[in-house]
Amino acid sequence: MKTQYTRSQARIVRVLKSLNAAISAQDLYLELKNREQPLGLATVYRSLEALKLQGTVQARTLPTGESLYSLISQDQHHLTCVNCGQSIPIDECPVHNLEERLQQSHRFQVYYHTLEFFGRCYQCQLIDSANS
Amino acid sequence: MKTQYTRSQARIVRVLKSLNAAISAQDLYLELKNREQPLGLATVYRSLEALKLQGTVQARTLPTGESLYSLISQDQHHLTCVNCGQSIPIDECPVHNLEERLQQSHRFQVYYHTLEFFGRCYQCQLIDSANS
DNA sequence: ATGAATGCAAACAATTTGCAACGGC
DNA sequence: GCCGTTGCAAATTGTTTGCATTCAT
Repeated sequence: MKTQYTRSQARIVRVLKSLNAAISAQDLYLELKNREQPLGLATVYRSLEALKLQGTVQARTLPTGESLYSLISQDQHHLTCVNCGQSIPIDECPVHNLEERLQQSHRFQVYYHTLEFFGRCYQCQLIDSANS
Repeated sequence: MKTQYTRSQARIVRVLKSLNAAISAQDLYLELKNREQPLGLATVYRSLEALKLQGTVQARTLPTGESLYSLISQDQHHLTCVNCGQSIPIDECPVHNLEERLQQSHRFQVYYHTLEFFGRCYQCQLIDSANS
């Protein structure tokens, strides 16, 4: 875990810290434009990529193909509806023991994990049954 | 869980069944071209989308932005290296209890879940330390 | 002064959409 | 004959890359 960031990387980390939530690269680009000085979109992507390799930032890719970035440890898991796309955060997480074991059995240095449930939310179930 | 498929959907399900592994839409398109008659790429996407809504197929989106599709229940979880992209399948999965509970507490009809660990594989760790 | 970091615009790749043709009921 | 399904090509979107410029040391 490196702690030597470029100027851009440092700014991005600062923004992510203050947001305390996952954000897309595009929105991060806009956020930076609002805050202080703009940062080129390409630089945003390059910085996020670097931060990811350093184990500072994690990405979760949405079904739409766009990725949401956040500081590792700020992430939550989600319950996502395949129909309307609504995403409900959940708190529990039963995988930490497994993570420990994997680190050892595969000599893999785990930075973070993602856990996501997909299905139909209550509203969409109601709509479905109404339509049939 | 509908069981009435269009011709294309049925063919796709058949191929996924025989593959018994996750595959990208593009590769599925090629696979169909080889097997019997080709199927338009757009149709492949449209069918996969429909199958996803029906709860027959699940998708896991790679960090590269492309999605891998598989029949629900055929999926495995993975340990993925953020550096080289190598993906190691793992067998254990400690989330089924949680899944049960979520179904009830959120009235959410869960079709499937994804669980993925990200970090550095052993080889990449070695290369890193060699270069420093 | 030199190599890394940045911005801009062009390039890419996966996916989606519009629309005309087709096929089953 | 009608409506949903399909194929093709064009459009869209998120992301990446090439290259000339700027910055930090």
